[in-house]
Amino acid sequence: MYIVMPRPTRQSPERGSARIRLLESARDIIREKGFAATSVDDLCKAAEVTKGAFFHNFGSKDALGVAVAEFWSETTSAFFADAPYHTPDDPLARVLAYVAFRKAIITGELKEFTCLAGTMVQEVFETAPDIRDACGRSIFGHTATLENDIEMARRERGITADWTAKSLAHHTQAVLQGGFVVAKAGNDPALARESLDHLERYIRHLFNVTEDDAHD
Amino acid sequence: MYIVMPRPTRQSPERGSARIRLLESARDIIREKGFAATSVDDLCKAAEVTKGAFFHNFGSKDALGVAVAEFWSETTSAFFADAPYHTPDDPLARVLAYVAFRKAIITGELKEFTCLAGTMVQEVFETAPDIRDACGRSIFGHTATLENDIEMARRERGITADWTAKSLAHHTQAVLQGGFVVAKAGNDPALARESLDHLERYIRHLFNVTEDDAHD
DNA sequence: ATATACATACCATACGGTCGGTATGCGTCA
DNA sequence: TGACGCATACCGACCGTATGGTATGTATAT
Repeated sequence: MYIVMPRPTRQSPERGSARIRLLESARDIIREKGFAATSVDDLCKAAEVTKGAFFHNFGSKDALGVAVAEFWSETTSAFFADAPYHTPDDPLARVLAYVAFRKAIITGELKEFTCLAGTMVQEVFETAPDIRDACGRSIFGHTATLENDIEMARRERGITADWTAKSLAHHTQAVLQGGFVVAKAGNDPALARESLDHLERYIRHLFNVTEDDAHD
Repeated sequence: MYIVMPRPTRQSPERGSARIRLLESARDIIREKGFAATSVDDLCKAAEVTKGAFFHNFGSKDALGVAVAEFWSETTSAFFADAPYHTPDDPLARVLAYVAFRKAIITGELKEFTCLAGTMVQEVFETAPDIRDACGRSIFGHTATLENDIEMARRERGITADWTAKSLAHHTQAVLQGGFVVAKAGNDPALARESLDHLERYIRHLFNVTEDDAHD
């Protein structure tokens, strides 16, 4: 006697419910405990599936690591694409709105707002190149979207200083990731927000904006 | 037939060679593979001691985690205390020299220059509060030394902006930690140095220093 | 003599992974 | 239209090994 889960259609073979439940569980548990400390049994229990389902959907634990990094990349891409910070016509205003938005979504517990890719890559960068690269694609795919706005702002405002849009986008990501690490060390989310205030001040300086004149 | 290792004297019971060898091995291996993925056997093998020595010196794997964070704190404290960036009389010059020094020591492989405390706290912040707090003490103990120079520079230069020396010291640490994460994700140490260039530019701005006039 | 600093054998459990089996979706062809 | 067959999706028992940890024995320093 089997309890039957909703099945995917042949048209969307990736949409098996077990697969998605496992990815969602992995996203949450790995952010909480890290990748190595998360066992396959942990994931199966949380997703309410069996090991058979796990190894049917993912060939190995490492393969799940890659898949969950890609899952993270896709879901966060959609989340940021839908976010309200894109509305200003002024590209610099969009950049500053991005920073404000990142600050605004730092709420609740650490495990709820920290970055899966940053957490995973920290432990596996040397031992699991596939996972490392998947985390890299997630992180740098995201910075690339910000880089566009930075570059537009740079041109529009005629900034000719010795920094590139790419390096500032990377720096923004570094401040975010570092803010998470420091917040974890101090067990205080406010530490992450604090660094974003410094980042905002820095960006305003780079574009010679003193007050709120970047608003649309 | 026992192969006898050099023994500690009763006057310095902490100086057992097995203990230090284990701490040094732990420092290196955990930075490479993370805490959870590092087994007690791994450490014993690398330190060339037996499990008996391990559990004699440390009551548990978690206790080693705390001890190695404290070991890290002590050794890095001594390293930075001896570093050449303290020589300028001008406190701001010392702050900028600190950033330059941190950039200069980012050489070789990632596992050689990244931060043990940051790596560990990222995975254990939720599951091992003792280790988390030990990592926090290491990180914030270090930022406190920088905070002194920042505060002196602030007063000496009459800066009255709406940021504190403590928050800037925390931000500096966040940029470092985040630079490490981004460098791991991109598998490229240059990414960490890149963020320190932005940090240097930011600090110069905060103190209204345009060129090299912070030199002593 | 006693405490320290190990060495070694051992243990219960947890781990990632395998394997044979079963239920369901779906194209095919009579 | 419906019986058939195959692919997909999943179940759950099992396996070999690795894991953190323990118990006991022994050499050395004081």
